[in-house]
Amino acid sequence: MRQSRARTQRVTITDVGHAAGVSPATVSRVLNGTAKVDAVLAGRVQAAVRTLGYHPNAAAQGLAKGRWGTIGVLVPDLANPYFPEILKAVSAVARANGHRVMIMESEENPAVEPELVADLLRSCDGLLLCSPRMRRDQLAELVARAHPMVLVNRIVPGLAVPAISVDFYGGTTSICGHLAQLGHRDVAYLSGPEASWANGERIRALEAAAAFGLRVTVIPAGATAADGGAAAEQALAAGATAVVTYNDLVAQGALARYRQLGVDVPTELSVVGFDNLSLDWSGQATLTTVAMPRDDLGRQAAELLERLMTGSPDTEPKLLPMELLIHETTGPAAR
Amino acid sequence: MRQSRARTQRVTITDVGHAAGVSPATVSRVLNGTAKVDAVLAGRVQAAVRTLGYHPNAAAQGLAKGRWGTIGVLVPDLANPYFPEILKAVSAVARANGHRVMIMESEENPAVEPELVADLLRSCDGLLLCSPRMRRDQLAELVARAHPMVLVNRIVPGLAVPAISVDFYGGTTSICGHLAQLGHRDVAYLSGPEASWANGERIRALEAAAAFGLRVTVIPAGATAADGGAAAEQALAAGATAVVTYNDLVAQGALARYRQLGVDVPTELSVVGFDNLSLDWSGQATLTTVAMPRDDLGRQAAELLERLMTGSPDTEPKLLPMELLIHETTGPAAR
DNA sequence: TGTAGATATGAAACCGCTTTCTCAGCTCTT
DNA sequence: AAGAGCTGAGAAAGCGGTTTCATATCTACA
Repeated sequence: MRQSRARTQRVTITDVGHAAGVSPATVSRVLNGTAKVDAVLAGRVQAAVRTLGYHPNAAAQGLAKGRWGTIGVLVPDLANPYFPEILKAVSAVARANGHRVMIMESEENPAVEPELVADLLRSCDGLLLCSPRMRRDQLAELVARAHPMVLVNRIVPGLAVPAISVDFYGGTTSICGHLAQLGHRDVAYLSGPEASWANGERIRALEAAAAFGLRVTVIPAGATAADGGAAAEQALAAGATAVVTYNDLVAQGALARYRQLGVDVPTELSVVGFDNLSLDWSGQATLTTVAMPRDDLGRQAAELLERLMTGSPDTEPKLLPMELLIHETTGPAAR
Repeated sequence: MRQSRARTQRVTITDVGHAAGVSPATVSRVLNGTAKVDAVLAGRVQAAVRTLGYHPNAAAQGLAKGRWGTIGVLVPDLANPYFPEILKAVSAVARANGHRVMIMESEENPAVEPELVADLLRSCDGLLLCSPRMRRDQLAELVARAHPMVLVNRIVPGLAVPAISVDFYGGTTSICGHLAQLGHRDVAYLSGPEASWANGERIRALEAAAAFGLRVTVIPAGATAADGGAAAEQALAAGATAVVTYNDLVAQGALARYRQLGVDVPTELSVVGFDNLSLDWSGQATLTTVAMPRDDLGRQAAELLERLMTGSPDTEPKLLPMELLIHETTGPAAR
C-alpha cells in the first residue's frame, strides 16, 4: 500500500491548495508570482508547500507553459577532454537562467545525430550543437524547423543560423608561420574526422600556407591519441620535418609513438598540437600548440542561445581567436 | 502569422488522427504498439506521421504516462577527466534502454547539491549521484523519498541505498604495500576534498598501513593539478620519501612542481597517482598509479539504476576492484 | 447610501498524450 | 437463426499544472 502511494506520484498542487485552504490556482499564483495574492493566504501556501514537501511536476509545467525549461546539447564525444569544459560553461549559464541541461553524445557517428537531435527537440526549448558532423542538408532541415539553435564550431556557408566558433583557420595559419620561420618546408598533417568542419578549416589554412613555402601532406588519422599513434609513422615516411595534428590528443599519441621509435622531438622532428588540452591539468606545457578559449566558447554559445530563446534574432556567425603557444616540441628544421 | 504558428506548438496527435481519418487514440496505439490496430489504418497513420513530420511532445507523454523517460546524473565537476568516461558509459546504457540523460554539476560545492537533486527529481525517473559530497542526513532524506537512485563512489554506512563504488581502500592498500616493499617509511598524502567519501577511504587505508611500518602525514591539497602543485612542497617539508596523491591530476601537478624544484623522481622521491587517467590519451604511462574501472563503474551503475526503475529492489552495495600499475615514478626509498 | 469600478479568488478550460470505458460489428456456438 | 463472446475503434476521462473567465467583495465617489 505505502509502496504504491510512493509510485503514484507525489504531492500535487491540489493537495497544497487543500492544505492551505485555497484553490490550486492561487497556489500557482503564489509560487510563480504571476498575480497579487493576499499576504495571509500566500503565507499559508508557503507553509503548506514546506510541510508537504511539494515540488511542482516538471512535465505538467512544461505542458501547461509550452516550454520545458531545458536546453539540449549534442556533443560528438564526451570522453574528449575538449567538451567537458565547454559543457561546464554551458551548464553554468543555463543554470543562471533557470534552465536544466540535457546532454547527448553521438559517439562520433554522424548517422545517429539527426535521431538524437530529434529526440532533444522533443524535450528542449533550445539546442546547442557542438561540432555537429551531420550533413549540410540535414542541418538545413533542422534550421527550417525554426527552433532556437546555436551551432558551435561549425559554420555552414549560406545557412543563416546562429553560430559561434573558434578561428581554426587563423590558429592553423599561425602554426604555419611559426614552422616556416623555423625553416620547415615539408609538413605532414595528421587529419581529423572527415566530416568535421573544423578539420576542413585547418586543411584550408595549411593549403594556403603554400604561400609561406610549406608543402603539406595530409594523412588521415582521427581524433584520439590512438589514432595519432597509428598514423605517426606515415608522417615520417612522407619525409616531413614537422607534424601538425588535428588536436593535442593526436599529438600526444604521435609523440608517444615517436619516443618508442627513437625519433627525437624536436631535434629530428617538430610536433604541433591543437586545442591546448594538456596544459590545463598536467602543469607541464611541453607541447607546442594553439590555445582554444573553451570556456569562452561554451559561455558565449550558451548566452547566445539564451538570447535567441527570449526572442532576439542574431544570426551573425562569430569567431573566437586562438593563441599560438610555443613550447618544447618545435625547433629548427632537421637537415 | 507563420512565426506565431511555429511558436504555438507543432503538429499534435490530433492533427495526425485528422489527417489519417482516425481518432487520436488510434494514433497513440499505432505509435506505441500498445494494442492491435487494423493494418490499413496503421498504414494511414504512419504515412500521416511522416508527411506532417509529427514528433510526440515529451512533456505530454511524460505527464500522461507518469514517467519522463529521463535519468538524471549529478557530478561534482565535469572538467575532471574522471567523470566524462563514466557519463559516456551511463549515456550508452540509458540510450539502450530508451532513456535520455540529464546532467548537472555541483562545481564541487556540497551546499548546492540538495537543490540540484531536487531539481533533477522533478524531471527524472531515476537518479545517479556520482561522488555526492552532501551530508549524510541530506542523503538519508533523499533516500526516504523512495525514488530510484544509485550512489556512485560513496557508501553510506547504515543507509540502505543501492550503491556501486570502487574499492579505494584496497587500491590504497596495494599502493602502501608497493611502497613498503621499496623500503619507504615516511609517506605524505596529498589529500582530496574533505567531504569526499573516497578520500576518507584512502586515508583509512593509509592509517591501517602503519602495520606495514608506514608513517603517514596527511596534507590537505584538493582534486586538481593546481592543488597538487601548491601542496607539493609541504610533502618535502614533512620529510617524506614517497608522496601518495588523491588522484592523477594532483600527482601531475606535484610532479610538475618537483621538476621545477629540481627534485628528481623517482630517485629522490617517489610519487603515486590514483585513477589512472593520463594513460588513456597520452599513451605514456609513466606515473605509478592504481587503475579505476571507470567504464565498468558507469555501466554497472546505470544498469543497476535501470533495474531499480523496473522494480527489482537490490540495495547490496557493490565494490569494483582496482589494479596497481607500477610505472616510472616509484623507486627504492632515498637515503 | 447606492452604484460604478477595481481586485483578489475560485471554477473551469486547456496543454498533448495515454488509457480506460463503451459500444458497434463480427465470429462462433447450439 | 439468435444470443454469447470477441475484437478493434472512438469517446472521454484523466495526468498536474497554468491561465482565462466569471464573480464576490471591497473601495470610492456622487
